[in-house]
Amino acid sequence: MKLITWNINSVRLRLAQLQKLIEQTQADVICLQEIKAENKVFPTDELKALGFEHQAVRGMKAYNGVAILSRQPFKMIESINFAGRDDARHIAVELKGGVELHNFYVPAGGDIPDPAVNEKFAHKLQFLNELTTWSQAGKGRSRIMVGDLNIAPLPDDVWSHKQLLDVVSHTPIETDGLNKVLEVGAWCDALRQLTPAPEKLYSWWSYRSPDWEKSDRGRRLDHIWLAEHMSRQLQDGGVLKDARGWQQPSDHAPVWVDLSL
DNA sequence: ATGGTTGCATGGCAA
Repeated sequence: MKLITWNINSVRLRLAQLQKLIEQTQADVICLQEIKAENKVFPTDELKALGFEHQAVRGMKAYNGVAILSRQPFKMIESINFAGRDDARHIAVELKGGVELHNFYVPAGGDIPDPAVNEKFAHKLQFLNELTTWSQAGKGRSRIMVGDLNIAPLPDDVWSHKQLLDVVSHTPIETDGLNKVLEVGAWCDALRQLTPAPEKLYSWWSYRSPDWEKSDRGRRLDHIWLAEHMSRQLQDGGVLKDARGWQQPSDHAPVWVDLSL
């Protein structure tokens, strides 16, 4: 099974790029974040025509929003509200064989890494705390966790560890917090299993760079984690960096794995 | 130190 996670940054604006991704990868399951669309305007029929008959969508107007597309049927699992908000940041399904697939869009957290003065950073930290509890509670289950976690946990997940230590997405409180989520839930970081540090690995490059590829100031914000006991089912994977260079790209590149499920 | 770009929705916020 080829599984992809992608922060698409508007599913309606980037439907053509999603089609290109499908045609190039022949993915079986696609998890999207930041669809920025209510369910009623989600391109359900277009995606069915592309082979994704089965869709789980949790959208909202203008912001956030997550979806899971699949060629094969799945069962819905209850989606969770974190940090007391119904803001479309989690959706989950059960795939064949009873494997749970959880798709997350963790809050970005604003610009100032101080919860006392930045409510958005406080929200991110609360989300992370509740994610830790959730992660621990489900330890041992057959589950996959993907999404835009908006944290680059390792020094080699950013272009400059030193220069980003006080930049939201790579501050110690965030990286320690995400590493704790990984640890207490007994997860395997699939992309780092395949491409161990210290090799640099990024999935996001800012729109604000005049030449994203040349400056290559990336961060690894998008992740695929497998329950540790499933790690031997990991066959292959990587970051589809090419997609960042497509016409009218998302600022995130898709991340993929091949699993023997 | 600052500003740089994009999407939604059509002003300004979020990223």
